[in-house]
Amino acid sequence: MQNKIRIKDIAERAGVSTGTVDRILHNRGKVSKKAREAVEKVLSEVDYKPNIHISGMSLKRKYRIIITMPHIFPGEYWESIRNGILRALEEYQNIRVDYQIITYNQYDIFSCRSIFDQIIKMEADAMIIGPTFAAETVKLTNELDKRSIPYIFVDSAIKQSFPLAFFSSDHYTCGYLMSKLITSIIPKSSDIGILQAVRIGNESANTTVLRKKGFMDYLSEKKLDNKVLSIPFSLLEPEKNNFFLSQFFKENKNVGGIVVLNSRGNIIANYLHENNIDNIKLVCVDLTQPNIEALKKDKIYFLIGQEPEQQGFMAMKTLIEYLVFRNPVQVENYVPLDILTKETINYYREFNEAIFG
Amino acid sequence: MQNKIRIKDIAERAGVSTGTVDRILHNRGKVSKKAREAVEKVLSEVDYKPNIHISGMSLKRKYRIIITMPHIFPGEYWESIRNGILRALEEYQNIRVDYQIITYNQYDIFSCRSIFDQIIKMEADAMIIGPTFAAETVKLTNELDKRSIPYIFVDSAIKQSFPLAFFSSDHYTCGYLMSKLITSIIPKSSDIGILQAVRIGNESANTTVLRKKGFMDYLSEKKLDNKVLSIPFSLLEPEKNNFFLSQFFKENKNVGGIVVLNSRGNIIANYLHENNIDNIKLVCVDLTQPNIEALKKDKIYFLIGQEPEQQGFMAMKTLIEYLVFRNPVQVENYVPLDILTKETINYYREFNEAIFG
DNA sequence: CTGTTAGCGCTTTCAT
DNA sequence: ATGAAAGCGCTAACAG
Repeated sequence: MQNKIRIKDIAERAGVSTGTVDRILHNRGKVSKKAREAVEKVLSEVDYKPNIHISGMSLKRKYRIIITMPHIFPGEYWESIRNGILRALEEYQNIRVDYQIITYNQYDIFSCRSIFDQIIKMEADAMIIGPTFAAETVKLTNELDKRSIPYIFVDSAIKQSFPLAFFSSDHYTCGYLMSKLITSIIPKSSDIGILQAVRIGNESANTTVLRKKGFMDYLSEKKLDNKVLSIPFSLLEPEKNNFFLSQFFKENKNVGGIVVLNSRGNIIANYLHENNIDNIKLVCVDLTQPNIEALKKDKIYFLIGQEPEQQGFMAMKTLIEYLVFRNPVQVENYVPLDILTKETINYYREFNEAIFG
Repeated sequence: MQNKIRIKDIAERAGVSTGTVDRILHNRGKVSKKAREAVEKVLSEVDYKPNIHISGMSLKRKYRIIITMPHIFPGEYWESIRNGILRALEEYQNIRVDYQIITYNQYDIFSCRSIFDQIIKMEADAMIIGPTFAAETVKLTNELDKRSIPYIFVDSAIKQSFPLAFFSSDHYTCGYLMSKLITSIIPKSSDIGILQAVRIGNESANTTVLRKKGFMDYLSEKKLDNKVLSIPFSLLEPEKNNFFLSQFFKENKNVGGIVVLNSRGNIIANYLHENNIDNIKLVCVDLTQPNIEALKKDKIYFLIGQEPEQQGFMAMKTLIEYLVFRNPVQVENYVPLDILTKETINYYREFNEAIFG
């Protein structure tokens, strides 16, 4: 409980004025070698922690931050990310930031391309990017690199980019975990169905590819010989899915569990429910409203969450602190993988935002 | 992105000075009915949110907060609670609070009694209490109630007290969940061992009693007829446990899983490991260092966390905001029940404190 | 290059 | 009872 050390204290000990200390702390303006050395000596002796809220209050400068991510739908994944971003903005209300959220169609590579082309032309001090398509994203970030505009990824990182940081879950481990969970709760000899979506432009999302690899690796590492069956499924023509599914279940009678590697687990859950199939366990990902409903009604057994709210919050918080203080930033940041069940979902943080926000 | 509304704005619109607005907002000092009505009218029209960091900066008053909880050991549950409390203090560094942490022996009712007797005599503006024994706690809180000193519980709430708020997990649901998990991963016909500690003064901890009830209720609700076997176990004479356990396993050959309702799961985990028993699955609670080690080494299958860090953080944060603003406070606050496995433990928030703190 | 000063939004003191 | 003004720690603008 020692006394907080202030800029004024440092100035006194170094025999300079507070203005000079501020200049040195933030590398702004000219300072004599002598003054710099005196202040740096003091700084090395004391543990000075600037108070960002007070800084913000007097900070005149405005930061322009552009945020781009897939279209936001109520109760879905990207809405949580956005909420987290907004919460950080709220918490750092003293810092003046102008932000703009620009979204694209994550199932349509052409939409992404055209939006990113627009963004490239805009002025910004920093960006937050929720990427989907690797090549389009790299094209954007190359330009940002050239212009020295820092950017942070949420949801997943793109390999060939050089972000200031990323906040995402470990998608490979997510798939690996789902494999462990499903095999823990179904009979040893059951088949497992898996489902993966296809996108316009014929490129799979980064994330589901990684999850699938994790899923398969677990099975082979544990020498489990459950048959894995791909379930035909279309996001673009959802009216066909009922037919696909009934076909699938007619042909495969030994399915004990299904793993859905994208966020649309509720579709399978509802199909099973409507057709009174209750001997198939479901492990799904993402706490979307429909998935949560399905979990509560016991149609999904385990639901994996990847803390999108936290991802958004941390991305914006990190960006603000970086912009204001230029502090070094940790690049790789994995959020927890949450395992939810019917019993625990009601206590989950997202519902307690009023409190835990 | 409308402009933030400040006290000065309210003052102008109500035709009074900022001082008067402040007096009304915080019920300090005398204000004429006329001024009060004018200001309250404006307040009802605008959404004014005071900035606690700026308030804190100018706030002269000091708050004395006393924190009492069981003794703190490195890597264990109560250390996390303390860390959360300290993190809140850090985040609200602008608010001047003098705090004192006073701990007792949670396995010894007499220790608790004597510490609480001391605390009763002390001056404080508020308290945070980590309770263990109901009667001793009620005696303390009765006195606090009499003196109008607000207090917040962490870890669990005591029924006959009237706290400002409590932050705990739902221990009943925790037991219920553990029951679901263990029965999901062991053969249908297996027996289940459970373990519960005894304390000096012959009173069980509130928490384990609730967990046990949840555990048993799940079995009967689901009409599961696994035999449940109590495992003899002593926290006071740990040297006897090896003998107790070997005796137990000699007599019970059909045990498929064990549930440990207190935080000492690692003891069973290590026993099983050392004796090369690998056909018994373990579900335990609390992310203590030893439990985490056991989880990582696959000796524990599911480990339940009750976010002690978050409990401590929220307790202190809530208390500070209440003391400064007298805002209404939500009394019942349940933290999430986290389900951790070997795969997810490395991404758990507690290890990322540098980032997620 | 550097010290001084005004001002951010809020609370508190001091006159009135 | 109330307005004016000082001051919290920090940054920015202004003299010199």
